Amino acid sequence: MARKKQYNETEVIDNAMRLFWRNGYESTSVRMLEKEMGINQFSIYASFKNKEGVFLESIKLYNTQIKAITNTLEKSNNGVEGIKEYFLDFLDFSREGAIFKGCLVTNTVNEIKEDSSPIIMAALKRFSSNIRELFVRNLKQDDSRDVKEIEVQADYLMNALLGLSISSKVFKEEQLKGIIKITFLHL
Amino acid sequence: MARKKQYNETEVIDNAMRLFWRNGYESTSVRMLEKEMGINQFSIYASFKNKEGVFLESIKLYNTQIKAITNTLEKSNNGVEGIKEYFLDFLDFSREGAIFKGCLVTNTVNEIKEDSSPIIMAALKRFSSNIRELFVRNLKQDDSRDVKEIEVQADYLMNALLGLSISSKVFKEEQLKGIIKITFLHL
DNA sequence: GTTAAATCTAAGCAGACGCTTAGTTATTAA
DNA sequence: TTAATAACTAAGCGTCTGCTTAGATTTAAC
Repeated sequence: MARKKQYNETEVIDNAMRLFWRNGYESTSVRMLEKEMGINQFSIYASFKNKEGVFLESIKLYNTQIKAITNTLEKSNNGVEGIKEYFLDFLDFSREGAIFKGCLVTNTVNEIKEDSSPIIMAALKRFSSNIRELFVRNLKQDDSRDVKEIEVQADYLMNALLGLSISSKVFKEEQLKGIIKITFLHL
Repeated sequence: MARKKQYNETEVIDNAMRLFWRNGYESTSVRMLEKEMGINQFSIYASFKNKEGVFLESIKLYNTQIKAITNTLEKSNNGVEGIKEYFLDFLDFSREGAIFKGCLVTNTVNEIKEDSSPIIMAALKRFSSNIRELFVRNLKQDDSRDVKEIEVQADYLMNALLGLSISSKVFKEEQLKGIIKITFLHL
C-alpha cells in the first residue's frame, strides 16, 4: 500500500482561507497558496482539483467557523437584540488585531463575475441567504412585529451587514459601533 | 510639426471607465482596454502613462458624471429628504438596463489592496469622504438635529450607501426600494 | 517640397498565471 | 523483503499579464 498524506487537509485549508480572506480570490496565486498552505502545487491539485476547489473548501471552513456565532443567534430567543449581538460578534470575527478584513463571502461576491465563476457565486449566494433566514427567524420572535414588514427588515439588516463589511475597512472602530447603534435604533 | 491625436481623450476614457465599472480593476487587462477604448496600446501608454493612469482618469470622469447627482444634493435645502433622493438617484446612475453595477469607487475599494496601489486608494478615499461631507451638510440643515449625533448619522448613511452598492447586485429592485425606505424611517 | 516631430501599427519583452508531467521517495500490506 | 501504490519534488507547458521598442505614416511649419 501507499503512504499517507503528510499534511492535514483542514489545517492547510485554514491557511488557504486566511490568505483568500486577506488577499481576495483573483489576486491570490497558486504559488502564494503553495507557500501559505505549506504544501506543493501537485499536492494542492491532487487534494482539491484546482484553485476553485481550494476556494470552495475555504468557504466551507469559513462557514464552519462562523457557525460559532450563528449558533448563538440560532439558539437565542432575543429577537432583534440577538441580531445586534451577531453584528458585534461578526466584527470581532472578521478582525485580525487592528485590521478588519471584512466578510470573506461579501468580499468575494463583490470581486467575482457571475459568468466567470458560477459555482463559486452559487456557494456565496447560498451562504448569505442562510444568514438572511436567521434574521427573519429572529425578527419573528417579536410578536409586536408586522409580518409583512419582516422580509423588508431582513433585507435592511442584510444591507447594513454588507455595508459593515466594507465600512470596517475604512472607518474607525468607534464609528462602526455608532453605525450599529443607529441601525437598530428603530427596530 | 507633428500630427494631432486621432482620438478624443475624454471619449476613450469614458469607454475605459465603463469597462472598469463592469469588470473591476484587476481583471481588466490592457488588451481589453485596447479594444474597448478603440486605440492601440502604444497610444494608451502615450496618453495615460500606464494602466493605473487610465484608471485614475476614469475615476475623475466618474466623479464628473456623478456630479450631476451630487449637485442637486449640494444645492438642495431638503435635509434628510435630499439625501434620500440621492440614494435613489445613485441607484439609477449605477444601473445599465436591468443590471446594477454598484458604485465604481466602492467596487474598487473592496478589490484593491492599499499597499499595492496606494495612489488609487487615496483617490478613492477622497471621493467617498466628499460624499460623507455632503451628508453632514444636509443633516445640519435640520435644526432639530443633535449636533453630536450628526457625524454618527453620516457614518450610518455611508454604511447604508456602501451596502446598497453590493445589495443592488444581489437583491431585486423592489427589495432595494424597501431597504432605502427603512433606512430613512427614523432619521 | 522638405524636414521635423508626434502619431500610428505591430511585434515582442520578461515575468506571472493556472495547471501538468516525469521521475523520485516513502509507506504499507502481503 | 518485496512489490505495489500513492505522495512527494521540481521542472516545464502554453497563455496571459503590463509594458516597450522598431519602424512606418501622417501632419504642419518653413
